[in-house]
Amino acid sequence: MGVTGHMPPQDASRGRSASIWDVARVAGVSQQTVSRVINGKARVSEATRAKVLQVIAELGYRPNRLAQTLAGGPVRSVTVLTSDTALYGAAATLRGMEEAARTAGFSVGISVLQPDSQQTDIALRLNRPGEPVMVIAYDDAGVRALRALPPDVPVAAAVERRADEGDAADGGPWQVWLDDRAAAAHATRYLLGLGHRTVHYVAIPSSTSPSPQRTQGWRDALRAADRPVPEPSHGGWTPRSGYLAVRSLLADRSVTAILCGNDDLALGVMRAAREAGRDIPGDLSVVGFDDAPPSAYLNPSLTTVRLDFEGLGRACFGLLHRRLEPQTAPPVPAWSEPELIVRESSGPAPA
Amino acid sequence: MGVTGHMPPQDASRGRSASIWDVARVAGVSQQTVSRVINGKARVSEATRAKVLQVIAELGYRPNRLAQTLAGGPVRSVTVLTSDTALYGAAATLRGMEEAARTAGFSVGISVLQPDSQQTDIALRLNRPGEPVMVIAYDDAGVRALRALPPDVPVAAAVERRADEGDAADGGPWQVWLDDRAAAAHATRYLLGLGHRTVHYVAIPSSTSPSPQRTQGWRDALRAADRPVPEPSHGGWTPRSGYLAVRSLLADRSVTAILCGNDDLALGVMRAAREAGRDIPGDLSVVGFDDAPPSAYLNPSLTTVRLDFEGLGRACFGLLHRRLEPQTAPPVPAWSEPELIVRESSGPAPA
DNA sequence: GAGAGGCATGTTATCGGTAACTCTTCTCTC
DNA sequence: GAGAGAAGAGTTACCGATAACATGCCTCTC
Repeated sequence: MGVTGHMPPQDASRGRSASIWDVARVAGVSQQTVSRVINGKARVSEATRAKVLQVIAELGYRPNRLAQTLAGGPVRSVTVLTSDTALYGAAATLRGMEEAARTAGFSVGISVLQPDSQQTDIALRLNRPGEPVMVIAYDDAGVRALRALPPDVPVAAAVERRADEGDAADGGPWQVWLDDRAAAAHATRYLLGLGHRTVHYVAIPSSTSPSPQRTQGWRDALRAADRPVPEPSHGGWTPRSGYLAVRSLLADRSVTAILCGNDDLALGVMRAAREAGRDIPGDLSVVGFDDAPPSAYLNPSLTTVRLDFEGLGRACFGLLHRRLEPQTAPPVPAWSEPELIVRESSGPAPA
Repeated sequence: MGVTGHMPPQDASRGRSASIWDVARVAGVSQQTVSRVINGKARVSEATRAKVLQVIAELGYRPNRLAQTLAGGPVRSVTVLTSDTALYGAAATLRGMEEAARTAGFSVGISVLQPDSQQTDIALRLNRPGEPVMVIAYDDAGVRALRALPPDVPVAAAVERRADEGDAADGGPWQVWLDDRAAAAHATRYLLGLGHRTVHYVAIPSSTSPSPQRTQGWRDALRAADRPVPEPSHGGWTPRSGYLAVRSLLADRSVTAILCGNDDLALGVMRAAREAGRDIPGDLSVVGFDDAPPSAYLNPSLTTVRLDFEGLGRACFGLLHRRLEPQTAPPVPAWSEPELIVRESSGPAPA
């Protein structure tokens, strides 16, 4: 009972792994029928389907995703563009994206942006023109990459701040973000409520200069309470940069509360405070941002704003999924609002 | 001056992005000639090459990597299998791999293993049968994934411990690792040299039970110095697990030195010590493993063993590259040996 | 001056699939 | 009993590239 139709071009049974043709030959059906079974399409008799599935199992056949995609099958891959995976926020967002994507059956590629990367090489990172992309755009490199993407690629992004309405170049509505501004304002109000005359701020580098969200929220709260607004210190992303940014500031004993752009900066600030002989929280309150895993165990443990980066990552993929398959994709999952976690590093202003 | 040969099957100039056929038509050459130019092959006149390159630039043409790979072009992608990207060691290794791979022109996919993932689904994560893979196998999930890989996939792995010679199932010689055992022994000797009677150990979960490398090194050093070997405490990967693992242990004042399987555990241990009223390093010396970025800024800053995970990741890719392209791949880059970084958390044994 | 050999290109086959169209059978309806 | 429809499966075209082989034209050698 041989197959009489079109035969596979290839000799078969050579070294390479089983293809759809091998399955078809062994099962005694056409290659197209195997394709139907793989994709769960209708119009295949139960008996044939069972036979094909059995042969697939016997041969250990796995469809070649590259070929599937090339041939116009449903899009099943996505590339994530991110800058520095050493940062907690970016790493946690990436985890959320990867998990959501894998759960939905997407394979995920990752490409790390260099701070100085030119926009022209972005398209080269994609496996094919039009491959869907997610961008983690918390910093300048990410934002530039987002802008540099060719218009034909479907993209969703996790951003610091929503793009201005109508600014389609930034991805339009396909963005998710956390309300950093409100969170920073909340943390600032919390410190003022403890009796601090004002709150100093050590800023992370921003993707949206000159008005980063966290800085704005901090300033909002100070102004609303009619307090003096000190010049923000400019840190980087690391403990070291926080340490350097506040060393001179700490000589001034009137500085009693410092809000930091992230937990790493807070770590450096606390070290600088220790070296300056300041007691935390007796002399000085320090509040971070992100709630990175170590923060609860620091000495003193760090009061910080918890941000749901993983949830944001999952939502970002959810958004992309709906963009790609509006009919079938599940609703975009919700993510948590920022939340102030009060620990040991903050307390009442010194008398 | 039209092309007379084989015409592209497609109508062209439709929505989709430019293909090699479009370039060929506009440049007035065959599609194969364009392919030659793209791949920098010989036998193309300078004039033709220039013309083709110009058209490529005009059309914004980018080769489709999927199609290139399918058609048997050089392998230019690799998938990384890792378990938990929240862990510093895994994340840093991944960074090194990604950087090296991208530099060599490979696109990298990432797939995160779940602790309970069955081996059967591993092959499904690959984009195609035979796609090269790197595995970060510091824990059990990673090691299982490594074992579960079909024999035909080219793999290189970063492991805790070299597979036994001859155990081809573990990837044979295509592995890189750090000498954790010697490093743990070194750290232990350092503590003994400070006058501590013995050293306690809080272990990370191991991929190679019952004899994890770090535990062995610690035990080696104690035995060589003829000291008592306490039962190691079993922690997880997180600060919390370190905290829980040593709470009871700390009631015993004769415990004056604790070596931890990683820096996160050390963080939890230091917190537990603080709550138990133990002074670090006065009453108790704590030494970590990994030298994660925050460790230098902790209070007290952490004495730890610096491990070159990024270098290891780069080397792992280098190894894979040589496996794939023995003729042309550059030599595998060297990575740094573990190094003890002495900071504030360790000191002389109490009198 | 003619065959040999190289160079620059064009043609055809193939990679491993999917989509659209076609071809048989049956079953159902009037 | 015949035509319509639908189910089940086969054929052919195509996705976007690379590899192997074929072809035309020139230059070189004897």
